[in-house]
Amino acid sequence: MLLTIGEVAARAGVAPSTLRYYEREGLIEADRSDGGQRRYPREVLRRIAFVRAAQRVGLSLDEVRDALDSLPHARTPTAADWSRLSRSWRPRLDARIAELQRLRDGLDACIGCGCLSLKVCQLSNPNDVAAALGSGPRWLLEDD
Amino acid sequence: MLLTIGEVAARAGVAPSTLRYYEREGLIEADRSDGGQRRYPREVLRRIAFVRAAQRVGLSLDEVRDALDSLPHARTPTAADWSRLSRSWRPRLDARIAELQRLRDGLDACIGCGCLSLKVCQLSNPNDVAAALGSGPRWLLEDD
DNA sequence: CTAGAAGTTGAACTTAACTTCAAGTCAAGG
DNA sequence: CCTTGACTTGAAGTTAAGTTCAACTTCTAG
Repeated sequence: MLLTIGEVAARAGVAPSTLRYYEREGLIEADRSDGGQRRYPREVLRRIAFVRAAQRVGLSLDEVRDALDSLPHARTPTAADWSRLSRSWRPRLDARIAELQRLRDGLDACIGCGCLSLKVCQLSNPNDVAAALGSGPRWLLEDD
Repeated sequence: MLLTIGEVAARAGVAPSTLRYYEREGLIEADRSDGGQRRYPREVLRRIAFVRAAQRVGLSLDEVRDALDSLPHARTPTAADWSRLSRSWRPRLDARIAELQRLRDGLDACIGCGCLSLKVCQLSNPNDVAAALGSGPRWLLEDD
């Protein structure tokens, strides 16, 4: 019925020390056995899955804690609850993907023309600042 | 002709302390004035741009140093040199973009059906392990 | 020539996300 | 009952990528 820390660790693919750390950080909770050892309900696996997924999206554990805190405290979270949380990742995910794609496209252009302009190249221009500059395809070299 | 640390910092968009740190780490070098202050040739700007771009791709400074060490020591690096280095990022960039897209797609599916399966959902399945399992569209809930 | 801004150094501090350690306790199979 | 593997705690250590500090020096505009 309840899982030991080792079982949860194995199933979730994290180290036991990580689970203790997550507990200290308020991300998960655990019941205790008579002898004082942690005993986890299965639900904790979903919580941990959420944490790891959120990390891959780029959230810090602080942000994850805030998100988890917004789950209903009284009842077991429903599908809709989890869905609401992960929906909020969407913009970040989109933004991050777009940034990397810009970087990749700039990289393609740079490889094509052999330049690396500090002003124009996507490689040195995170935020499209160069878009306004009427970039020619002279990208990887010649700054100034 | 040569730039002070403050000028380089302003142009490159990093703190002076960062430039000193990069120097300690062997990423950049500086000449010195008669009084011992750092004086940078313009080329350092491209090097720094490369470092920042590489970081956005996800490389550690250790990896960046290795890459920079592979530049010709004797002559000023050419466009082709820089192009070669940044070309090597391409696979990582592709992989990272693909991962985030998988995550986003899984997220869409999860939002659609309201599930979060540990076995099937992209959110908890970084590496497509679930692909073999004939995933129905029941993703965000019900593990086991 | 001089004031004040900018630069120098080494050492220590910071943050996130964990891991490791030591010394001791619990749980379960034989 | 006993052994052995798993678990407990608090404290300290780790890594990356910087930042901050104090005490001091150099540069430059007037």
